[in-house]
Amino acid sequence: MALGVGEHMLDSSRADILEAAAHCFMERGYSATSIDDVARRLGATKGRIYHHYSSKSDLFADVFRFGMEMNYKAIEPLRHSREKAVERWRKMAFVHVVQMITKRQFQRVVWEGVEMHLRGATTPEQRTVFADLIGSRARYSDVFRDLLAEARDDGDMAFGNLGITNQLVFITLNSPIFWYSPRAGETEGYIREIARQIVSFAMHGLGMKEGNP
Amino acid sequence: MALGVGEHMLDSSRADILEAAAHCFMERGYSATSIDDVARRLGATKGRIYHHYSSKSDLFADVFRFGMEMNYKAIEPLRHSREKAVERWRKMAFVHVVQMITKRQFQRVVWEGVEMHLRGATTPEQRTVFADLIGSRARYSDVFRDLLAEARDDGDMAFGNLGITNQLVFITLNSPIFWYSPRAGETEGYIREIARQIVSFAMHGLGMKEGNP
DNA sequence: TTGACAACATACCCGGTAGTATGTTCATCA
DNA sequence: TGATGAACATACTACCGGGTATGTTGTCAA
Repeated sequence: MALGVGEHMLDSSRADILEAAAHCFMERGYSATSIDDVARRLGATKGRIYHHYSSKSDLFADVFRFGMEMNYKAIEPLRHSREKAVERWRKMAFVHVVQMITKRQFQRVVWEGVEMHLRGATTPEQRTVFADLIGSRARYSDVFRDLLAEARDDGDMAFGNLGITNQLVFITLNSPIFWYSPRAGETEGYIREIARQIVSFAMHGLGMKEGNP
Repeated sequence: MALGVGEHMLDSSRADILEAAAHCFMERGYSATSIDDVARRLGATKGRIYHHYSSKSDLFADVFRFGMEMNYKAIEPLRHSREKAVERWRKMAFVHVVQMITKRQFQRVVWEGVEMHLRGATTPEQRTVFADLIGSRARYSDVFRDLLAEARDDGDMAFGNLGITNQLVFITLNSPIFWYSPRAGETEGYIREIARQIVSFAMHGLGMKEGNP
């Protein structure tokens, strides 16, 4: 009955709660979402949620954590490839965008979590819990940033300020969480085609030398 | 005592409320911001706000409207220039980005307003009020999109799907509302330099033929 | 078979917040 | 000058939503 996910176990009931919570948070945002909303979507009551989570922010944090776990897993096989930096970046960016589209609920929560932290809209207790998650997210971002730097050193990219550029690129890659709306009968190929266009836009913005094969 | 702004008059008391509301909404988001928060920032009480606005969503809508008014004013002088589309786009994009940085409070509200509409997180009454604003924002976006199409026809740009591309570009140009943080002693030149980098990134993403002079 | 505990549901409390109803003050104009 | 209304402040209500305290049911181990 227990499914291994990452380092901690995640029973199926918790997984259902996470999925429902992610959807609610995506549709209404953190503060506009009530615990009862999440419970209603589950066809359950508050009791179920508070049996697994001690607070609303705790639930939110776990959705955040789960979303980041997905991201790390998605890029992990590509991180230590022996290809050139520019090529590693391209492939990682691609799977990242696919993640943004296919796991939209969780990625929206990650986004809002970062926002909440930037705005300081967290209580002192929350900040310690959030610190780990924000750190995880920052390191994830750094993986991409470091590759950008390496690719520029290789002469495969040309851009101005590294920090600003990474922000621009990351927003571009993340943007589907805002404007993508799932079509009935969308194929995997359709999604990959959109991802390809996004990555292509980003790579041109990064001043790459070569087009898409 | 009345300052003409656009088509309707805006007395200074209302302007102060708008400014305070924009800051609060930027820092905490719509639903996490209480009317008392806005009043507190004004050094006043609810009474003052409810004297001018009939509801919280009404206040929010007016901040939205004011933000869009600023945007239209900023690009107006450039819209009907006789330059080529690519050049008009570049200049309009530049002033747009400067707006995003210098009027960050209001632009965040515009963003959240669009978000709320996309998520359908509005009551039926609100939707009619919002409809105008969303329409205004859509037409604003179309101004840029049409220029992209024209520039592509001119052979000055090269990109894939027009709709997706415009989304990517617009997110890129808007992105400072998320990551820009005002520095003590920031100069106008500093801001313009950042805007230049953003526009440069976007133009490369759009497959332009020529670099920045 | 029973008792102990996990996994919920039910019922309740209470603080915060949108909105309202009612003062209070000051300027303007007949 | 006094009456009227704009521009607020004060005081209050009603409700929603986070959190808790307690009840109920099924399961499993001894």
